[in-house]
Amino acid sequence: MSLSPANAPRPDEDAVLAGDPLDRSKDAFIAHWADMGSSWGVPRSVAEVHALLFIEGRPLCAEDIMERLQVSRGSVSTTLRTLADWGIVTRSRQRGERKEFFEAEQDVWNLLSLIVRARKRRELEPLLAALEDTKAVADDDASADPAALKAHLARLDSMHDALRRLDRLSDRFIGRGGKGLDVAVRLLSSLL
Amino acid sequence: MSLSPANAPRPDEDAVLAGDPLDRSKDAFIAHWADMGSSWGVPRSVAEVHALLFIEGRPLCAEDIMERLQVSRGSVSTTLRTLADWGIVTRSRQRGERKEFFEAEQDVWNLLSLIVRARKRRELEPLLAALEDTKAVADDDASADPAALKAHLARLDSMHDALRRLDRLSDRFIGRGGKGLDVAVRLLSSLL
DNA sequence: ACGAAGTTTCAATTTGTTCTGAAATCGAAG
DNA sequence: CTTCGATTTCAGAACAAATTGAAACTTCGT
Repeated sequence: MSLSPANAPRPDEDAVLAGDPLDRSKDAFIAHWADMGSSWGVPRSVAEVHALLFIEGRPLCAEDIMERLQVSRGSVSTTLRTLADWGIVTRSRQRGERKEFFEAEQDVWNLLSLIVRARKRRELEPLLAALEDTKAVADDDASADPAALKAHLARLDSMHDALRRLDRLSDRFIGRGGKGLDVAVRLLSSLL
Repeated sequence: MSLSPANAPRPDEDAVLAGDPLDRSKDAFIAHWADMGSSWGVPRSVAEVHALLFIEGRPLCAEDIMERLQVSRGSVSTTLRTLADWGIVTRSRQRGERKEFFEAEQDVWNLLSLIVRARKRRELEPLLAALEDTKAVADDDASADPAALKAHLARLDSMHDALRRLDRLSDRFIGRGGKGLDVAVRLLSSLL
């Protein structure tokens, strides 16, 4: 869906040669990473651009990405902004070039930490705030059956407590220059 | 989703349930849980049904759900099957009733474990298998520049290793009757 | 200050997903 | 084995999300 299988090979050195096994392996990686992304609510094209930058391991400009993934200028621009907001892709100006270049975080644990951080901010924190409001609404209810009210609040609390604990935990992960997740996983692997 | 034309968000909700503060609190919970679900790739109505069953804390039948959430029979059926597949909702027959009833897992840590288990199976494992294939494709490449090939394989490996470690870790979490996640979080909280 | 190169924005469109509703199927009770 | 209530299926309708493309904007060099 993303790449044409067997185009006329272009002699241009930046062109994609579908026949090159190394590029085919890169394409496969991009496709799988995009599949994963899309089942986790990350727009496919965002995941594709990230995968490309990660697997290339070198700065690319907007045009490189457009050609390689066959997507529009607008899409690339939007997508790169998203990735930059999440902190997993960084902009860099190249000396003597007017274009901007983009590069993906190469350390996988750091990458995962940045993803956790972004999602925590965007989703977990608002949910925690909303749950507090929800508890307040029920708390103000004088009219309900006391037993039902108590049970309801207990359910809200158990959910709220668990999520808050995950939230605090993720603060620690992401507080150690990206190495927290790595440390935590190693620790648990030996302890559990 | 809604039967009404185009404007106010979920007007039927208010019409049917406006009076009771406890129900309003439940509705708020359902809405927030659904928001979270939809940003994690869970269909909104699946998250809504789950939230309803969780927050009610008692078995409901298909018709109860249809009326409460104002969705169709077909949607409820599909949704309940999905939730049952993930293991976070269980079917139960009620004595003297021909209908099936459905009940949500009430222990939050167990719930989270079940979710992790389902997503691991559905997404992480296939990705790991795909990454192995991807490495094999590149490995077979005799024609490429050896340095580029080596760098490429190193990137694939770092990703593969990290994800495999997360995979193995999640095996431990979910192996302890749902308490593994709880234990792990408590452990890390004290150690980190 | 101007023009060229590069980037962003956004309305329209395309693409993909979810929901509905009625028909087919299932299965327990008589 | 027939009936009747409950459940599942599925084609099409309704909806939501992502992408495009072109205009507007920004930035740099001269």
